Amino acid sequence: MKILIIEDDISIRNVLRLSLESKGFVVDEAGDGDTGSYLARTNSYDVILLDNILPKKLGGFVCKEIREAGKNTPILVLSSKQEVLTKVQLLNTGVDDYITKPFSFEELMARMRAITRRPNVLMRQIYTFKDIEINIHSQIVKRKNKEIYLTRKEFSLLEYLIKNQNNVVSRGEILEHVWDMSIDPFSNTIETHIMNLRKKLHDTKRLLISSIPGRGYKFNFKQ
Amino acid sequence: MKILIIEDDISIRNVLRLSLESKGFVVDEAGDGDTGSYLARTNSYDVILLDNILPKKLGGFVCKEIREAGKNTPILVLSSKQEVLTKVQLLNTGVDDYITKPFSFEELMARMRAITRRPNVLMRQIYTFKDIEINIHSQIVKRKNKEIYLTRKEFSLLEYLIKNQNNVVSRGEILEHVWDMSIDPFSNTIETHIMNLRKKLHDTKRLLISSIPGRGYKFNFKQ
DNA sequence: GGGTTATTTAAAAACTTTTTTAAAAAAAAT
DNA sequence: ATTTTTTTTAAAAAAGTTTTTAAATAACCC
Repeated sequence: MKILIIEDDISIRNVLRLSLESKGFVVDEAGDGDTGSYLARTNSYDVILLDNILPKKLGGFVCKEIREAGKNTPILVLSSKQEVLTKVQLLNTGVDDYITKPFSFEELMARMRAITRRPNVLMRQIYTFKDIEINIHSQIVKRKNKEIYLTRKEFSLLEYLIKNQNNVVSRGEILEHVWDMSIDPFSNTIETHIMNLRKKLHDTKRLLISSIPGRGYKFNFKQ
Repeated sequence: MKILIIEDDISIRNVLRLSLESKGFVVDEAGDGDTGSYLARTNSYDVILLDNILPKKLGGFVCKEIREAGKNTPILVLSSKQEVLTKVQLLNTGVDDYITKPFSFEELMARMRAITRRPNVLMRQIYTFKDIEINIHSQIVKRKNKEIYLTRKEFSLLEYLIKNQNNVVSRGEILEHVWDMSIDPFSNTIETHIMNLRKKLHDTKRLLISSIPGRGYKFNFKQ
């Protein structure tokens, strides 16, 4: 899951990034409305956290631009207490929900969970394949009921593969969703992580993660 | 499906080629407007991706040349943020759509899908012939409901034959559509691939792919 | 903050699969 | 019957993937 934070206060941004990354999210940041709007329109995020008072462009306007570009990424507005935002105003700009600052991290997670829980998306939280169990929410992977420790990148990668189960995902798509924008597109870090994942999941025969030469990788999930 | 990329930045070209090829496209490249215009006028592409700021010839002019040569290949312009391109300006040069750099691969694919989705072209995505099922989009071929693995070249070749079903396609036409411009025109690689395809599809009697001596091959699709 | 440990990325070598080439055998055309 | 074209097989070359190792970066702990 990849999040974009559009927020001018660097310390809020840092706190958010830290907390979100510890929950296994991949985070991109923008310090002003222009950059934020631009990143939102040119990347695929799962959620956008949008401060309402921003330099260069106001949150409401950023939101409008994103929607006009045809992106329907869920947007959660972070508004300060003083601003009186009516639900009507919000709905008009295409925002999905808002949360008043200051808020607890648990509160934020709950709101994020709520706006990403859409009927069309398969949001299963626990997958079992043979003796392997993967819990997306708690980020715990078990094999023969024994916990397997995965690093953040390993988990993000596995999560992305699972969300596209039985479909081939190309290296480009993986990079766009699991890595942030600073990654070199010709790096072989994906391969290294795939290999570590297969090792940790004891997937020597590639039954779980198979390579499709020239196309990418595929997570095989049957029942 | 064959794509021409006209773009001077070699790293953008490389990234695009990589991503497109992993989705089963055949890619030709040009680093300047002159070469690009020439290739576009002398070959058959399904889509042309055209950078607007180019050495030797500007994108708009390249586009005009292609249209004047009688080619109506869909053209998607890759423009940078700074350039203020009005839709009117674009329409006047014969461009089909434009996308602002940088863009996500999903975005590009969506635009490409949009401009190639023309009513006259039979754009069926799933074909079934007896016990064989071919899904163009997911690039999966099944026989008796069991997946048959085809390599990229095998799939491209099959796709081209299917798109010209019940018509004879010559070796030259196949080379032009399924191979990129670096292929040796006297190579017999087509024959090898046809043979591998027939083997994988269990087409021993050539009911599916028949040879028309002196003319080429024909994919027989009834019902 | 500095040192330690863990994670991620990069580079290169080993290995696998795909694609192309070449050449002989079989089939079709003149 | 001979020439041309197509099919088949095998092997070389190219492309792509895996694995190992090392370096860089980030996270952790005192």
